[in-house]
Amino acid sequence: MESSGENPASNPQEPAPDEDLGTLKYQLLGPSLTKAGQDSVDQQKVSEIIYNASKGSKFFNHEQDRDRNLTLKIEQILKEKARLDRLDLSSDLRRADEYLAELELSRDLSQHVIHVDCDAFFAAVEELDRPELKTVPMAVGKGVLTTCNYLARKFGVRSGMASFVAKKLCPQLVLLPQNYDKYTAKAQEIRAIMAEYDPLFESASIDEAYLNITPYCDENGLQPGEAVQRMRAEILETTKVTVSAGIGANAKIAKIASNLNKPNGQFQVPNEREAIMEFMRDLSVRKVNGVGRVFERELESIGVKKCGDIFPHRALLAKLFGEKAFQFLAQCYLGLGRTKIEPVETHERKSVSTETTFHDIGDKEELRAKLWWAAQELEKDLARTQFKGRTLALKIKLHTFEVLTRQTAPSRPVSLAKDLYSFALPMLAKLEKDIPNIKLRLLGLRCSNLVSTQKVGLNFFGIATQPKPATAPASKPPVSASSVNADHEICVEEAFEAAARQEIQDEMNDLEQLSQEIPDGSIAREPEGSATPEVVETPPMWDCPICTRPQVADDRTFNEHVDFCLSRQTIREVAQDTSEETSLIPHNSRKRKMPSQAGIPEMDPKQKRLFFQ
DNA sequence: GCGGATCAC
DNA sequence: TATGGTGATCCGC
Repeated sequence: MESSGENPASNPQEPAPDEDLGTLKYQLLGPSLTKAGQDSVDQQKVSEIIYNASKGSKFFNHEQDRDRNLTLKIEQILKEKARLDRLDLSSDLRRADEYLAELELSRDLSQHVIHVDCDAFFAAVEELDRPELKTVPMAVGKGVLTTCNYLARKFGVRSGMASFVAKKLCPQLVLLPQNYDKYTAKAQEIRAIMAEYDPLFESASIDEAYLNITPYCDENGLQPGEAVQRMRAEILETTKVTVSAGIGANAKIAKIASNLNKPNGQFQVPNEREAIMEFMRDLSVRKVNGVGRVFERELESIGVKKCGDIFPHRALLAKLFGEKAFQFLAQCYLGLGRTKIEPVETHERKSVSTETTFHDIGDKEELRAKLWWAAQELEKDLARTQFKGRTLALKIKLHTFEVLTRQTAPSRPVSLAKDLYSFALPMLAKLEKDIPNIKLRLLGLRCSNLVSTQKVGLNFFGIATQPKPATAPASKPPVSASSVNADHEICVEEAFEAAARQEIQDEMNDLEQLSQEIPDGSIAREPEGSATPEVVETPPMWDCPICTRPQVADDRTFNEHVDFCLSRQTIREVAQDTSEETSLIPHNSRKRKMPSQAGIPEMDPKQKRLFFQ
């Protein structure tokens, strides 16, 4: 099927004849191509099936656009490289070498860091409940797969793949809905064991963790490899799930290594400079956490495929990709990474967000309902995490898959649905005005610039005071964890007073805010007699985003009313479109992840972030 | 500071 | 027929 009828001149959606389908098809293969379990798969055939399943869809066209843009960007990079190649780069070369030398001085080979990764975690947990699933290709997830077992991977099925595509690759694929609570419970069992090996271990996600096992090895007279063997055996014994592990001098090496003997295996890179350099030399840059498909292609275009290729290009990298990218790549070349492993609770959260995908919506009222829904979701999440946001962002995805964001700084930190809604609505209204015939497939809200609403942790003196989450059964308060700061008890009374003052101020701002926002609200409202100004009376009224009629501005009354309208609306929608049922009905009780997850990536997203302070 | 983009899971 | 949600960071303006 390679070329049969692929380029009929009449079809405007076909790429230009000279366009390279290779990069596009590679793009369509998805991000987890480098993951384990794909070795024996005929990628050629798989990408052909995916391509044909996707061809012509809006998603496909968007991917095609992105692919074209990347190709253009790479042309620019190459042009710039050609220009630089003609220049004298000796000073850049010197700077690069100085930086490498500086990094080399920071090399720390004294720690044994491991990265533990559960094998096909969600699928494995499901197989525990239903052993018969072990013998069939199976995946977890609805519209998009979150995990699949290794039998499914033999067909080219991967996480992140649309389930209808997966079904094309593997018609007998068994699809299970996600049961996050179950996975969370299992993850806790595993963490309990990991805590024996490093009480200060760091959860990187629900199924991954970093541990520093140096003290454990010292205390028990074990080599790192032996300790990890023991831990993996213990995990399998008591929880019945297999994990893979990587062992190295830092988090970056451990992370890479944990993928090398998957599933149910481990791999160690010795804590020796030469061994590390050799390990990195032949390692594809794509295997490094932070190098995705885009950066991989950019690097490849200038001849950097393996980490060893970084060195000969060191003089150019900063100019071509930026200083941060250069620093990141320098550390890849040297095999350097973070050795500090700490509980995820100590990390400071930067944002709280929610978003939902739905069938294409162009109707303004329906969009307001979605916005209201998002506002309510975000209010819940902000309450759970105990934050308010100084910045509020609206995110939309057009029916073409193009993503736009708009943000605003409310006059005071916001956390209530009504505030989130009323500050977000003008942004949505403006987008509707600017984009004729707008149709959305996703809408979301995000709060950043967070302010803690915790009574004790009012962030005096800029101290990040994240109290330990309720999850830690914490048999004992920080005994071994003596490093935890005990100095945030201070000024409790002042904190309360300040909070009280703030609350009064908030109330006043509220009223003021409301009087300003009502005119915007009237965008949502039908003309309704065109009498606008009278709404700003002492007992404030809010427009219901659904029925657009003003309601008494009491939280409970208002919410109940809107919920009622929403449920009526939901029923109408479901009647029209059953396929969207789950995303429209407010039953999202199992939506969230576990408290301690917080998703702190182990290292620089792409070329970013310094990890050596 | 804002908006777009990339990345991880 | 049809392609997710949450959080983070960096770049160019």
